[in-house]
Amino acid sequence: MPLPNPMVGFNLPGDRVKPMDRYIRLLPKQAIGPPFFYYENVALAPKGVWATISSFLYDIQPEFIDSKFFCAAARKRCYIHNLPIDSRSPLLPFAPRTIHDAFPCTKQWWPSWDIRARFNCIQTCRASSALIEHILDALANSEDPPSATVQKYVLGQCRKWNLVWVGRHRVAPLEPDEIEFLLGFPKDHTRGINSTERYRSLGNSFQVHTVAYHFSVLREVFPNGMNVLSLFSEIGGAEIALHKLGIRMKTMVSVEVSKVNRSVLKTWWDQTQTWTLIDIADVKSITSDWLESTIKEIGGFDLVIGGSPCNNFTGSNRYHRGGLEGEHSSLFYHYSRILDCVKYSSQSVMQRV
DNA sequence: CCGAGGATGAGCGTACCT
DNA sequence: AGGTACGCTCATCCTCGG
Repeated sequence: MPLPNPMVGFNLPGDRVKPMDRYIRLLPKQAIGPPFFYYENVALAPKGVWATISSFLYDIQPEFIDSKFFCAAARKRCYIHNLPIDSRSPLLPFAPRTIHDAFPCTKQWWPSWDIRARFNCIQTCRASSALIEHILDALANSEDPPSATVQKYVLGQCRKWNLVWVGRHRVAPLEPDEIEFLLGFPKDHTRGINSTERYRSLGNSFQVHTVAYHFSVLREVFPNGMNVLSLFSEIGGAEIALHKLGIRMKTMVSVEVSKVNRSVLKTWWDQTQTWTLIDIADVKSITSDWLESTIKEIGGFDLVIGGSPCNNFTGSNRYHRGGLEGEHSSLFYHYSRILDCVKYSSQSVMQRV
């Protein structure tokens, strides 16, 4: 499956298309909802992974898109979904698209030889203080501007760890609240959990503006709100995207293993939402019986969201890059199973009506 | 003081892209 | 040829209850 370059997805905000030329994609018949669904994972998975995932999701053409078109950090992801794509609208206001716009205070310290305009992908680990000190030493012991060798070393580390300039000859890792900002989360969304967990949860999450752009078409389909099944919810990137779009979530069933992440989502939910949040820990515990009875009770799910674990896909994993059969990434099959189940139940409900 | 359990930090290759 | 990647492991440090 070839990766598009540039990785712009089916379309971007501001693409000028004449109504006649609008890209109306043809979905395979069996892919058409209800329910709508939205699956996400890293774009640069091992070869063959996306072809397989697509084959489990009704052979829909995947949408590869880099969030650098929506914020100041790269985030190459692939989305397989059955949402309409011809009347998308971006979340406003736009997020800053360059480092300087996102963090203007760093401009005064930014050396001209650090040519980065955007951050690389936000990951789950942060640079250690020892590395920061080492960079500080390297800069302090060199001329101004530093030699080409020092520049290359420092710039390399800045790229690798997404460092910013916070003083004369001084770099620092992004703070958790700065990452929240880049990814489109409310300020202090993850506050209250320990720092390592904050970095991990944020590094694993959606970029809100990107997801919101895709979800924007749902606003007019469900003016009275929707019932959502959110698998692998993490800290609620998708939920926040829907909320920012002004889409009401009636029943939200959120499935997330991490207790810490569930608490973050619950806290946000209680502060912003009025309807029901049902939180469940394990996707494996979701049975077809439970789904059927829940669907009867609430009248069906309108949207099934899921970004299943990527850790056996990503190149950052030096130990267990086992692809779809990896211990965690194989949970994708539960997304597929649950989606099939929701789809089947929805259709049988419709037939009875 | 002592030990268990959580938090932190340093070091760790490769596949696949341009 | 160069650059990037929603990470993992293990040793060590820290914290807290007893």
